[in-house]
Amino acid sequence: MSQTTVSRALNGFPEVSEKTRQLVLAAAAKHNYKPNSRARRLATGKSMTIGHLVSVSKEHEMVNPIFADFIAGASARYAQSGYDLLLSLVPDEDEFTSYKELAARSAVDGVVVHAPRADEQRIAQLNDLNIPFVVHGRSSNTIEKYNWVDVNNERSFYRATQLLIELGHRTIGLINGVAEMDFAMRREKGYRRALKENQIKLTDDYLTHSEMTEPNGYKNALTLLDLPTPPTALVTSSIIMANGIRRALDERDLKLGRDVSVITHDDDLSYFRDAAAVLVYTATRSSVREAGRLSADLLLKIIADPGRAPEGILLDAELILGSSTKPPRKP
Amino acid sequence: MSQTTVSRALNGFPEVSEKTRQLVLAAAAKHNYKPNSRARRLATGKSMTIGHLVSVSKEHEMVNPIFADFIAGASARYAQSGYDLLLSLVPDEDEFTSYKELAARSAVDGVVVHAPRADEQRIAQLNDLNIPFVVHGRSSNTIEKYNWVDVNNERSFYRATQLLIELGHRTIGLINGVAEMDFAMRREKGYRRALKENQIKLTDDYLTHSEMTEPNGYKNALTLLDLPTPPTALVTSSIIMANGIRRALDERDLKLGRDVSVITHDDDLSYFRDAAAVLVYTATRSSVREAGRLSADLLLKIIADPGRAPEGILLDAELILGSSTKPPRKP
DNA sequence: ACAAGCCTTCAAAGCGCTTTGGATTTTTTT
DNA sequence: AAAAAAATCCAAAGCGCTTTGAAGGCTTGT
Repeated sequence: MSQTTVSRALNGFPEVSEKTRQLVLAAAAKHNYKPNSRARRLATGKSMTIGHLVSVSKEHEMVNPIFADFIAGASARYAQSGYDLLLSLVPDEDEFTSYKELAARSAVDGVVVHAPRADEQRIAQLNDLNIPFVVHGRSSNTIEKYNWVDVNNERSFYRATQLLIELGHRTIGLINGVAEMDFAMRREKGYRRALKENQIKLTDDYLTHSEMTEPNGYKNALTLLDLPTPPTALVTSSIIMANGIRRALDERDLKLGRDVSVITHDDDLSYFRDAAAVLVYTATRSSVREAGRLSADLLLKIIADPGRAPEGILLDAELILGSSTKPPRKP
Repeated sequence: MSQTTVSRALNGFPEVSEKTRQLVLAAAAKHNYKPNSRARRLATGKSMTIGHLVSVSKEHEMVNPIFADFIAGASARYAQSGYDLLLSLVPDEDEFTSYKELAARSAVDGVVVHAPRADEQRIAQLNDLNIPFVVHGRSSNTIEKYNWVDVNNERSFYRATQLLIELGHRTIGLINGVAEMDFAMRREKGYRRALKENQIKLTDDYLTHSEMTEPNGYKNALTLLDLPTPPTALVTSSIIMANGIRRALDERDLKLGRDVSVITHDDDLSYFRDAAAVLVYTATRSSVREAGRLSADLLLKIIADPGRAPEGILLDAELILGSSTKPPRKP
């Protein structure tokens, strides 16, 4: 049987009879034959690979823990369509070089941009390189159109803050992610808007920015609790920081909920999944795994149809009530 | 200038004069030329890709959070040698199929095996497939030789338990990972050995196995604390569980260290890095990122020299003292 | 039974590199 | 200055597929 026939049978072309196709498939299965990826990719001119470049902050060697779950979601989608996932953790200063290199050696058919800053260079760069991409998040100061999947950060933090205010809190702290990050900026915006609408004036002392680690949650919580007028409630950007906050409260003999209310953003990480009957944390929840799935899906669509107009997918985080929010304690 | 010369200049062959090489390199840099990966891989017969197959437990969709840091370490090493990292999160029941498929289409030059069980099928399977691999961890019930990088789990949990006993604890619980996992088994062994050597008899009620999530740490700690004779100390396999344990203690109005001592294994995850002057947790610490680096290094060596005898690299976790361990409270 | 037409199969070219073996140029030796 | 040796360069083959264009086999209509 000729190479052509086999190739056609395997790739589902109509020029081959059903009988022959079955024969070929049976033989392939029997010998565990799969077309060699390398040869196939050269012949088709496609890489069948999506690149995920995750930047690692050089100084702290910090890997954003949400990326594991995000990629789990994306990976599932790629597998469906026969794409491989190329992962590269690059020191943040090498980001652009890495993208350029991937493009030059044409190693990927598209990439996902993680953790965009409010001022994000990569979007313009990728547009220049003419390589399909989806941003997980958005970039406020970018005018060009691009594809993205993001949570409604501003709104959910507005609602979270609003909820605390409705409970009676007037001194509310925000323990946020790194200031340059777009999501952190938007969340701060939502927080400020809620305060403003309720005529609550707070100095920037009630606001911290840092990488979202447990120790930082702890440290920043302590800083806020040590203010002359300590906050009675905290909003935070990550459940991992929330854990640090809880530790700080514990150390101060303060009880979560009773003494200090906390609302956290909850990415629904698989190893922190809050599935108790009564949730531990009141939270703005949005599954980052789902975001991964959607990003992958969008990217594959773009690759299949390059003419497609850029699209943004906005996910709304749900505000779910747990036991970490209560009216402030009467003094 | 001929294709041959360019190729040789770029790949550092000696048949080309230094002058020509510089010329070629300059031109390549100028036009941002990089040999097309696809073509190069077909021509050389190498994939220049390492596969990491991370299994995701179907029921809980759980992604082991340590894998992000492990991969960060490995990725850095691959980048040095021009290898790509192919990541695939596969439902655990599809593990073997996935390996077979990778081998059949010859998509990778080697793989890293994550989270081996005490009874691990994949080792024999990969040996059959004749695909170079390194196991992160070991498999106790496997006789064949293979390459691995592991922490001395038995010894470090022996030491941890020993330390608690020396402090005066006699009722010590173990909050462990999933029972089938090799590391969990070894840790249990170390724990049991320490108890036995000190003539301490405890029922299996003081032992829990589960996926290492924060909620599980919480739940299992409560279970142990509710025993007729609750433990005065706990050993646990993950800092994420330790956080759950802390929450359980908090809920019972018990103070970490003072009321209940805790020793945790600490993978030195970047987002939980305990770098306080006085550590929060007394811990058996071993950087999983370093393990990633070493695994990658070993794998590349195997690929470069297939005749190599299998090697095992055993890392010793350090036992570092924090404030979570104290002598038991006098009743 | 023969031609027309369709379905099925095939041989060969090409994907963009590396690598082989030979040709050409430069350098060294006599 | 000619011959030998060494250093460079080049044309062409090949990596294992997909894809094109042409040939072959089978069915149908007359």
